[in-house]
Amino acid sequence: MIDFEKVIETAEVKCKEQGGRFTLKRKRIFSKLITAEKALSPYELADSYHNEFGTKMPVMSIYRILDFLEGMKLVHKINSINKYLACSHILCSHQHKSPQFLICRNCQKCEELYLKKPLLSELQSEVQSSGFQLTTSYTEISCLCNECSSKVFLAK
Amino acid sequence: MIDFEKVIETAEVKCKEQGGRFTLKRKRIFSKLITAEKALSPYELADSYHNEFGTKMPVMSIYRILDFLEGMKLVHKINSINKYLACSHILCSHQHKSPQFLICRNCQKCEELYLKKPLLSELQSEVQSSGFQLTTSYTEISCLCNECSSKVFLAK
DNA sequence: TAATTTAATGATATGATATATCATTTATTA
DNA sequence: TAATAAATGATATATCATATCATTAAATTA
Repeated sequence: MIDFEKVIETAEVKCKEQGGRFTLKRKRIFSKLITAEKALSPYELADSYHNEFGTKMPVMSIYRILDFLEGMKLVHKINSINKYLACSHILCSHQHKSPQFLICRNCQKCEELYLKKPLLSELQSEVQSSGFQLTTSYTEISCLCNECSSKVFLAK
Repeated sequence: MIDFEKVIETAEVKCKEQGGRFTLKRKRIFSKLITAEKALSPYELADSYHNEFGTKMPVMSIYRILDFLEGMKLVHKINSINKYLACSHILCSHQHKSPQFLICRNCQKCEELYLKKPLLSELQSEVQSSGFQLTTSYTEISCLCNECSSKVFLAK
């Protein structure tokens, strides 16, 4: 259970610190991402916005707002599905260098996690021996959540 | 250095075994993917095809051919960039359950690798404790190749 | 406070990507 | 060779994303 009010408050402070405005529309989009248990696309957010507030929000604006929120380190873009997820560590104080994401390929529920140091180091050395650098990167792991897995979902 | 002839030959056998035809067009697309050092999009393949053979190939056909090749386990789709990569283990005999991919987010060079059993198991248990299943999944790791990394590339 | 400047959002156009459907061609097999 | 199935072509359309300019709202400062 997250402290919704606290998260919003913290988000506003974070924006101000970085010289960004936490406008009503940005707050609304961000709130949707917080309460959603999964990642949402700009178009899904536009529909949701229209349903909840009656007024239509141009998808272009959503894209911009998401870019802004990403810049403020409040949301993550999940590249493998082109959707956006609220950062689940907003209330934490520690730095987030290389987040990992678990994405259910059936229902697209997402989880942000941080691998323990030794495991991550091992992974890094493995990657480096293939001629790549894991630094500053982030990892997306496509898998199945337990719920979908128990439904004996037949992945394509 | 890969044995091009041998790969093509093996691919043809693999298709026949699974009741698929390794037509000229499929062979050409597959060859392009083998010789390319990186993942290619259907549209990139269409352009390349046109350049090399003079005749235009409808993108729809490319999509179908890629689907076919994917079904024959000859190519992988890299979801995070919506491109296709020739399987680098065609000449191997072992089964490929959970491949991992390294994708340079600058030049999109790809590498297919297989994590050592202990590392993979550790990763799996970590994933499971977050309520997800890693089985039958595959992992895409967005990072930088050494070349791009050395150019002090400033990722967006 | 009014004028100026900057940031945020709206509106429109366009490009890139992907899928669905039906027609045509090619290959297989009876 | 005729019938059947598979592969490919052609067209339309849906989805996703970016670029550009206009408009509105907020912040700054004279």
